[in-house]
Parts: sequence; C-alpha cells; structure tokens
Amino acid sequence: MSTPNAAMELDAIDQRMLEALARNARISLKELAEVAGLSSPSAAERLRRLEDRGVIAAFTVDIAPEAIGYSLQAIVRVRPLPGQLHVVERIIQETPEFIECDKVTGDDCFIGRLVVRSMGELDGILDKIAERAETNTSMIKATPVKRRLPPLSP
Amino acid sequence: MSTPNAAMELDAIDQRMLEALARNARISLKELAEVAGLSSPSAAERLRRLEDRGVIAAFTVDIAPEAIGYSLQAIVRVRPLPGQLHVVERIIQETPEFIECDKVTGDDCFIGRLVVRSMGELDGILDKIAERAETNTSMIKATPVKRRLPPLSP
DNA sequence: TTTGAAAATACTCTATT
DNA sequence: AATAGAGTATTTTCAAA
Repeated sequence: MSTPNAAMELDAIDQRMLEALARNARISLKELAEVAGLSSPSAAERLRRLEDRGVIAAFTVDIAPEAIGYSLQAIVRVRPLPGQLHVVERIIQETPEFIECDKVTGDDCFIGRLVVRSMGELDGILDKIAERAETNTSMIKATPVKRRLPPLSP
Repeated sequence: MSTPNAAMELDAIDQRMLEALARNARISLKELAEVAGLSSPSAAERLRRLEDRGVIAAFTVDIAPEAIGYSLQAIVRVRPLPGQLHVVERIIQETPEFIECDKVTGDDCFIGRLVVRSMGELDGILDKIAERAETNTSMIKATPVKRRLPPLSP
C-alpha cells in the first residue's frame, strides 16, 4: 500500500525525454532519440507509451501574452454569493480573458488567472462578476517560477 | 497612442496556426500548412516569424501530475515576514514541487502552485516556509478552465 | 510573402535479437 | 524492449514571382 504504483515510475530515459520535450516539444524524434540514447523507433515507442499512460497530457504552445497586447496579468480569487456558484463558474468559463481557473477549498471558491490589455478591461470583467461574487484581485508583477515540470524522480 | 502596435496583430492565418499548435504542438508542418491554407514552406516561414516576434514563447509538454503520483495540487499564497522576502523567494524557487509562482501586488507577495504526493509532503513543505512567511493554502478540487490561449483577435 | 520542385532528412514498418 | 535496414513521407532549400 505504501509501494508506489510501478506504472507511475519514470525511468531515467523517460525523464530525459520529458525534460527535452519540456524545453522544446517540437524536437524531432531523431533528436529525442539521441537525448534518450535510443534509436528513433525506440524513442517513438517510448513517446507513444508515455502518451498512452497519460503521463503526457498534451503538447502545447506557450504564448507570450504581452507580445499580443496583453500587458497585464492578474490572479483573481472569486467567492460566489449564496446560490451563485454555478452561474459564476459559467461566467468565468465564458470569459476568454480567464486563461486558467481552479476550483479550490477554503473561502475562495475559484482562483483564476486572467490577461487584459488595460486596467479598464480588467475593471469591466470584474464588474460583471461583482453582481454575483466577491472578488479579490492581485496584479502580477513578476514570475519567479515559470511553469515547470514536477519532480520526475521518486 | 490608442492604435495597437501592428506587430502585435495576428491575422486569421496566424490564429488558425496557433490554435492548431495549442491542440497539438507536435503537428507536422504539412498538417499545419493545411490548417493555414498555405504551402509547407510558407507555414514554416510563418511559424519562424511567430517565434521571432516572441508571440510563441515555447513549445512545451503538459504532464498530468496525477499520472506520476502527484495526487494533490494546491495554490499557496505566501506573505513573507519583514526582511524575509528574498529568502522566501529563493526557497520557493528551490522547492521543485512549486511548479509555478507569481509575485503579486497586495497582501500576498507570492501566489504559487504546487504538486504533492500526500498531505504529509505538503505539510513538510509548508513547515519549511512557515519560519519565514505566513501562508494560506487552498487545495485544488477541480479545474473549470484548463490552461488555454488568450483571445487572439483584437 | 508565397509557391513549386528537388534535395536532404526524418519517420515508420518489418524482421530480428 | 530495442535495433537495423528499407521504403515512404516530410522538411528544407532555392529560384522565381
């Protein structure tokens, strides 16, 4: 029971492959194979298994919001008024400026991240939510830890 | 002054390419070209320019933390005690379970996301920070909005 | 900026260890 | 599980518009 499920273990080769993909998901299988110390077909097979096991959820692109005009980012804690939970959840989902949102324990029901072009835009979005929830907004000044992989070794 | 910088504009082709890459960053140039309605060389050239302009920050892999044993995720707000700001920032950076962290305005100085295998592990991490900061932890129960692209059209 | 065609690379399949 | 080799597909380059 305290033995971790073997299916969850990543060996050194898996780890090197995931680290290489985290640096550049568009790396060729050939390069990936070199990093892993395998032939290309073996690397392809490993990659397929990592996907099948659900370890790899997706290959995605990181956009720089500021490069397309979103000069401000905020983290918003949202506490729906009684009876408004589902409406608030839908409003958040339908507001595309919310680029991620988690539902959490504690006083705050939702914690979301949003991008805006201006304070005016932020104000407009928060006003819409204000009818149905209390919000607490923190503007992002810096990002000391950019999104990174969790520790891969047990 | 109210005119957005033209360099920040994404045309319909750029948008389709970014959306396709957000779905699968390892899509081939050939498929990307089909999505865009261009030849492969044109798609490659557009892609290169999106990278050069800084619109594309990186191609990355999304790991499913629960598939490698991290059954719990938390959002932690961290408020360093007087004089402890930089030490706390370093502790967070050096704790690999923090998979992202922002420095924000307001009472909370840092808001971070962390993954753990158990409540015991979470407790250990928070105890280490507790000597130097107040923390407020929310466990993630669900994710109503998974990381997605910001709106791409002005 | 885009295209088409050719050359260079990379990928995938099968058989094999 | 991993590999080698062969056949297939993709990517890159380049001249031209």
